[in-house]
Parts: sequence; C-alpha cells; structure tokens
Amino acid sequence: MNNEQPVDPPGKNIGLYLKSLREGMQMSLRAVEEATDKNVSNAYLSQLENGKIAKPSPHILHALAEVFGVDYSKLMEKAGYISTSNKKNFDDKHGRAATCAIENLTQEEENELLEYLAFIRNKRKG
Amino acid sequence: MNNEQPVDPPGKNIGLYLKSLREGMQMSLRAVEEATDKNVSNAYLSQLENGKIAKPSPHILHALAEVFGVDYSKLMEKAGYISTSNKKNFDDKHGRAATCAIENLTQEEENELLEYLAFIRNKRKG
DNA sequence: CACGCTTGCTAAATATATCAAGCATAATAT
DNA sequence: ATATTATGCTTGATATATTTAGCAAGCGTG
Repeated sequence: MNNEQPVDPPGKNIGLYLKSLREGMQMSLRAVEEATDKNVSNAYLSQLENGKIAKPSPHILHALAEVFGVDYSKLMEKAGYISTSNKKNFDDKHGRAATCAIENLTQEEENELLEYLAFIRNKRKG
Repeated sequence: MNNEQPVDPPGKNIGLYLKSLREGMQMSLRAVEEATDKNVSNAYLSQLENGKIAKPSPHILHALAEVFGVDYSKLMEKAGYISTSNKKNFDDKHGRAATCAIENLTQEEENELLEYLAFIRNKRKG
C-alpha cells in the first residue's frame, strides 16, 4: 500500500494560510510587523509564509492571531501543534463544535459569509 | 497598590511541576525518555526541570503530557503559552453559539471566505 | 575492594528560530 | 527622467532549543 502523505512541506499549510489572511487584509509584511508591535519581523513573516519555518513559537502565532482576528488555536492547529485529536481536547473539552474551519465570527459576519458563500457556489455553476 | 508578580523565574514553574510529576510516577529521567519514544532526551528533561529552558516547544510538552497523563493545555499554560486571559479565550470563547453554520467547505472555498472576511473586517475599521 | 549499573547532571555540538540589514523591483512622486 | 518610497525577499548573524557524549556519585553484589 502506498502510504505517502500529501507531503505537506513542513510549514506550507500555515504559510499559505497566513499569506491569504494578510493579503485579505491588504496589509504589507511591514504593516503586519508594525501591527504586532515589532513582535514579528517582516523578514520572518516572509519566511513563515513561504514555508521556510518549521516550528514557529506560539508567541509569534499568538501575535499574528490577534492582528488577523483569527483564533489562536486555529493557528496552533495549522502549525501542527494540535493534531485533530488534540484539537478535540483543546477546543471541545469545553463543548464547542470542532468542525468549523472559520472560527470566531460575530453573528453579522457569519451571515455575510454565508451570503458570500452562496454567491461563489452559485457563480461556479454558471 | 503593590502589583508585583511573583517574578517566576522563566522556566521554574513548569520545571518544578514536571519534576513533581515525574517523581510522583517514580520514573527516572531515562525512563521518561523511553516513554516518550526518545522524543524527549533525559538530558533535556533535566534542564527543563531545573528551569534552564525558557520556551520548550509544544511538541515536547505534548509528549510529556501524554506520559504523565496530564492535560496538554495544562502544560501549555504552565509554560506560559496560554495566559489566564487567553485560556479563557481558548476554552470558552465559543460560549457564543457553538453552532457554526459554515461547514463542509472545500479548501478553495475556505480561502475565498477568509479573504472576504478579512475584507469586511477591514472595511469596518473605516 | 572491584565491578557493573543506575541516576542526575553538565559540556560540547548541532539545529533551528528570529532579527537587522540590505537587495531588487515596482510604484509613485518630483 | 530621476529621486523616493514601498514591497517582497534573501542573507548573515545571534540566540536558544535539543541532542549526544560523558562525568561523578551512589548502590548493590560477588
């Protein structure tokens, strides 16, 4: 049996994720550096986004999570610090639905996203 | 008001905690090393216990948590990766409806939604 | 005592995260 | 056109995590 993993290069997952977050916010690398109060250098963020960092420290992830307004635990997961089973421990221990990938939404945001999701799904058909 | 923190020396808290755990289990440093499948060397554990390590990687903490049968998040907290306020975030942030209505996204959809979310959040700031 | 073995620890070596500085190119202003 | 700036990226340096090898003290046994 061929058991090869999709061979995610070590930090590729979180890298692309962080990049999409930053670009979504239309922030430059240096803007993020500023926003984190210099806690994350632009150089480092670049390497991070391009999958050149294997194990970024939680402090870094925490700073970025705050800037991007996403869940710390989400970044920890993408960084490989919380396997899915672990995530269950982290999150679900206090009774939260572990299945949703986009977390930390206000009700309003959730509504808007649902609307947008409908839109892009529809668009695809045509 | 006297606001002094107990000035915990960097790794002292978790060090003593780990040591008490290990001794409680009556395991030698090398026994723990074995139990973690060599994921944590005895030498490193020694330094850890004696407060000589500032930021042990979550992987290490995870391995130890399993051996000692304690909560990963507990160790993460002792290591300073989850401040008490963060812990609240970690655990009960989703007190807000655990109903995440946005589920079953393709990777592509997720990325698009994240981008859009970033956009509307940014827009809001004005 | 001498021998093997265990234990906690440390020193030297290696690996990796992180940063400051700088490069190249594209955009923008003068 | 040219100077200025913004942006993404690479590089060289430093700090620190983590490992391998090894020491010194203790312990039981022949």
